[in-house]
Amino acid sequence: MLDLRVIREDPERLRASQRARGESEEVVDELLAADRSRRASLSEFERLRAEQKSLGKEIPPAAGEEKQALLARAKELAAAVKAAEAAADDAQQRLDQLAAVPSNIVLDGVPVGGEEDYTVLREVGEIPALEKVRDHLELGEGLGAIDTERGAKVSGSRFYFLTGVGAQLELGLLNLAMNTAVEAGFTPMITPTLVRPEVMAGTGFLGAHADEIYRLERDDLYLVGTSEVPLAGYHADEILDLSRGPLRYAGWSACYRREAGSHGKDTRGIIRVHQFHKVEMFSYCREEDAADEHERLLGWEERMLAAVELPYRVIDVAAGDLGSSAARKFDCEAWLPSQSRWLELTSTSNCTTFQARRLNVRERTETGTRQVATLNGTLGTTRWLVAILENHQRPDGSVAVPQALRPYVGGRDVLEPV
RNA sequence: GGAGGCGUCGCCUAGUCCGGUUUAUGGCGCCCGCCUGCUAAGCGGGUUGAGGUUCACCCCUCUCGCGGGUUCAAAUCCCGCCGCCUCCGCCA
Repeated sequence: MLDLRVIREDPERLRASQRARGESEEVVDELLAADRSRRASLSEFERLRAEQKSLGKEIPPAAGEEKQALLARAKELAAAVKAAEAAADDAQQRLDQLAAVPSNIVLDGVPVGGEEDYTVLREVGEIPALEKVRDHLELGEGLGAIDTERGAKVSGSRFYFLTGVGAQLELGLLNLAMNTAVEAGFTPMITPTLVRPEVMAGTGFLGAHADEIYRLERDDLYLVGTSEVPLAGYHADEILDLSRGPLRYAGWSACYRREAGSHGKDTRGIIRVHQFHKVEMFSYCREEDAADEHERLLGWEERMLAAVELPYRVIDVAAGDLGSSAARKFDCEAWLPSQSRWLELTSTSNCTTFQARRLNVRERTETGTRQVATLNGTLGTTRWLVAILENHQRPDGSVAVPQALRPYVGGRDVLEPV
């Protein structure tokens, strides 16, 4: 949701943003009209209501015919107030519906265009020179680390078991991510993975990407695709104290995605799956600090990528490829040797005040309260195992273990096929 | 799942039976000022949030867990829901 006052004062900003994303500009004028109509009907209701209240005060002391006359007038007025209130509620509701339509206003500097129009900010690390490349599934099966056949038997396609060193590697990676976050001052959190509709809607995931989300109809709950969702809801309807800096949380959770519309894409292995684990950074900060905080989140992501010794690049995602909540997004993509392409491992979004406005998360300032900014970023996921296995593979099908992960696999520096 | 209790402006709390001088009481905390060698105490004032209107001040409306209803009028009466607590039952 956007700040109507900003739109009222500077509608061109939203128009420009909608153009950059390739979305509708008409909604801006519709919004302005709905806002005007809401304010008009609200004023009318308030005027009548004030009259009703002052008339109501004259009734108790009155008596006889005078009282009867007052009561008759009050009764008429009550009907008018009721009608005016209904009209004002309708106008408010129309405005709320419209206000939920536009995506967040993109920040200056975000590349214009669609999925292919990203800007590469930098490439870090050496792409390994491999003679014979095995993909992560072949390597994982060799090590006794990944079992997708039995995953499919038990739960269907895009499910898997992590077994033996595979399970250890995942736990190790996520622990390393958690430890990295805690050292950086984040509060570690283990979150609910089922959330109420308001929270899911508040994070902006029920718009264009609603198909991606599992819903438990009997209980009216949604399975989260990331702990960003419960962490954004954590402070809903609260007024925060950000005077001592951002509130930073590191969420550990299972994540569920339907992967609707990705049939036939990344069907092999565990690149694109219905369920995985993730450690997610989430930050509540002042709006003016959000851009700097975004850089910091990116910095911690890159620290993790360096710790597991992966070659990667950082891209500034184009406006048309941003989620509805994001005003800017940086992805880190690791090299995927088996496909000679880049694979997204992290994604950090600056949602400015968009989510906070929907979820009603504010901070206290000298003059009152205002919406905070929220940001999120990935510190580790199951998918990272794909890049780790492939980039650290050796000709015999064994896999070297990055130093930072060795404590989690019994101190071994190499995982051998079983 | 069953029974009972509770939900008031940061925290505690009065008001709810019996609707209207309630602009929701008082205390704690916090903020401003006065007083004072300093601090504490004392004294005075302020202190929910949102919206409308306005250059601004003022003013107005909503807000007593949430949503309906009754009424000229609802914190107060009625209905539904949510949350918390206690007990019972069931179950990892």
